Amino acid sequence: MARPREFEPEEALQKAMLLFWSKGYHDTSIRDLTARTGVNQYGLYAVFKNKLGLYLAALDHYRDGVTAEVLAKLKQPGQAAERIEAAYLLLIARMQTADGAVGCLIANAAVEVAPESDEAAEKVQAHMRLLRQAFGDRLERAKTEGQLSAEKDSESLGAFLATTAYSLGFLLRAGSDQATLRNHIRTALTTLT
Amino acid sequence: MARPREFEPEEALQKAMLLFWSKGYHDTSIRDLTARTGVNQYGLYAVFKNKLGLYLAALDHYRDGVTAEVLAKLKQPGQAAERIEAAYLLLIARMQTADGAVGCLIANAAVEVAPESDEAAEKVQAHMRLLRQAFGDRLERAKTEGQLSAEKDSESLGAFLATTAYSLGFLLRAGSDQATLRNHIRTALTTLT
DNA sequence: CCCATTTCATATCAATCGTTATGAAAAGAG
DNA sequence: CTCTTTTCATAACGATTGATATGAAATGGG
Repeated sequence: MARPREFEPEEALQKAMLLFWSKGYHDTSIRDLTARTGVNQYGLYAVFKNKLGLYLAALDHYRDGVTAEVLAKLKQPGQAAERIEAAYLLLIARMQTADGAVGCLIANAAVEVAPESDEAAEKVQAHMRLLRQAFGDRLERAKTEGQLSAEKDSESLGAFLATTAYSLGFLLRAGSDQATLRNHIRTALTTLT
Repeated sequence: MARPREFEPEEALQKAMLLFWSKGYHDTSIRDLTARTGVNQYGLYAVFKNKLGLYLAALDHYRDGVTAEVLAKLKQPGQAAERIEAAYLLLIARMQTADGAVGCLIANAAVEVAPESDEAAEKVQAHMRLLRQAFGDRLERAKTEGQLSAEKDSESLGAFLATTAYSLGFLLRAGSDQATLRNHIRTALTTLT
């Protein structure tokens, strides 16, 4: 009983996320977003309310896509250290898009947007909790499987490994080469032994 | 033989740096900068050429101030691990200004500005080299003083410790508490043993 | 087939952006 | 004192920003 929408919100969100991911929040304009998504301004505002709303939705979309995939890799069976390394390597692959070495969208948001938006800050905090929990759980499991010393504090080590994930995003966006990234992963993993 | 300047470029640069540090590059306008520095637009443009020029000068000023002080602390005599920790703690103190937990200006620049400015990217890279070298040198010295196993790769460990400094900046800007920062330092230092 | 409703494609809005131009003010040189 | 030069304090510039308004186009219900 009304004109149908000509775009898929999920597709538009994916494309918008890629643009925010690459250029950041402030340097991405609404017109940039309409050009990239192919969606007119009316459509974007109708679905996502405003620019910040679209950005916040992109943060959620990142968590549900990239982060979920990486954490799934983390949870696969096997040696904990190997799975953690595999998760890091997958993350590195995902942080290089068609737009270049864009890093971690959440880490970028923490630097650029969180200080001025409580909602963005909360999403960053939630993402950090998610990663801390996931790495911490993985280490707890490693303990029960006899892969990690019972004397290790899996919570604090989990927090360290979570931060390491964001560090990889920073290194990548800062233009580091693969050898530097590999070295950082290797060194970080020595904290488990 | 002409009207004298009514402001001190160094003072203005310091104030401008603090504002860029807190709000980032894009969200800081020329008018914000004139208000904060007390310098009229003509003066800023005359000395720093344009907004990007002022920002790049702020990056240098950060290196010559904050970074130099932290690396001086790193080079003080004593146990390497203790000096590194002291340097990290000093860095954390410096990354909390009157404007809040602003993190590391260079890390912020890497995320927000480096992808769109070759000059900013080069300054970020140079800063990363500076930190890598400083930590690497400190570890080499620790080896000669018998504080670090000769089997350790001080270059790769130095790179890791340098990245850890930027990680602290990220954690701080992302709103982490002091306990999280201390934990990250403590865990990172276990890579030396 | 027509009407109510929603989206589409633009046009437009005031505000702000980085940058530059303008004229008064302030200094030393002659 | 006058002239030249540079800075100061603003005004102004065109461009772009996020957001909204406008009318045509497209659907399903009656």
